[in-house]
Amino acid sequence: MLKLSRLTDYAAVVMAQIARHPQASHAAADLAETVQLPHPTVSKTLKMLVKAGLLTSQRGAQGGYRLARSASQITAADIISAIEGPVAMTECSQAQGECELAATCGVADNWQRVSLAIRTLLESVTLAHLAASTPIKLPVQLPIQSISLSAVSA
Amino acid sequence: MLKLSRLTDYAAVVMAQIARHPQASHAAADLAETVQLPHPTVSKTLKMLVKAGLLTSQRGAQGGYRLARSASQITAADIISAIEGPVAMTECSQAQGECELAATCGVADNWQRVSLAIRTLLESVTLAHLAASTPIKLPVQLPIQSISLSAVSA
DNA sequence: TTTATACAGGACTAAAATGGTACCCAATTG
DNA sequence: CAATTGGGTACCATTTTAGTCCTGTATAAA
Repeated sequence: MLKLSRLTDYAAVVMAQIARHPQASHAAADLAETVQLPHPTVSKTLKMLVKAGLLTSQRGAQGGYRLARSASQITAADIISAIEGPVAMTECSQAQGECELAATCGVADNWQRVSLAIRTLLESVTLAHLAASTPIKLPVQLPIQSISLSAVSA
Repeated sequence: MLKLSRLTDYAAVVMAQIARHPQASHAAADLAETVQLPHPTVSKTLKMLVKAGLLTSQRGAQGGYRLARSASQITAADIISAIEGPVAMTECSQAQGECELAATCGVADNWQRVSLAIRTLLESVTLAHLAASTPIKLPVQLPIQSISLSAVSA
């Protein structure tokens, strides 16, 4: 399926919710209530997002979470990385030289290019896009062009 | 990580190997030997690829596997779907109306667009590309354009 | 200063997906 | 018929994922 983990999905929903009310401080309990998900799980997700630097937290009464930067400066790739680690399709796309099958594999290079293309795409989608109810209009030439041969193998 | 499962990875490697010698019939044992992976696992993978219609098989002595169609007509998306099922980032990207959280979610539509963009990208990469040792040159305007608003929400 | 609020961190458990194996059957060739 | 090679199924071990809980700590307000 090549799908996101459920937690990542939650993270996106929660981030979008916060992004829609950027000036307020959002308590984990409130968010959990709003998005109809179990509180401890939402809480866990929020902590991961803080650790990744996408949210800031404030303890104590009237505390809660806020975006660390504007929604248009947070990308889908950021959110995914925060929960799942770096976006990469294969083991060897993240750290090269680790795969002892490289010799017989023969597809590693091209998978890496595909991986990069996907990453670029995900970096072009911002939280502002996701949170908006209007359809995304993705930038047209940029992402694909940047992954073609010249950019990668240079 | 948004990564492919290990079996999918194997599938790509094996498919590439077959694609490099399209006229020959490839026994599972030979392929396993060539790509240095356990025989039963490779065998399992091959069966899935047959079931998905990407390979044809011939039983008996001198039997083995061959591509069901030319390498340039088999896409990365085909291979991934064969092993992992349809390419979709979220639960609701594959079958709509299934998610009871849709009301509070608010990001479903846009995730689906992203999902579609990735699928389109993966469909533009063929087995011929993967098997070639030369870098892929992905088509430039096509995929991204096709996912922008008009194509999806129409 | 006390108290209630709310995040931080980590340990733990249950469930599911994944990967790998084994076994027996079916088809083909010679 | 015998040898080869794929087909199908069931099973097990491991890992990953998801979810829960508990204890600690910072902050704000009364």
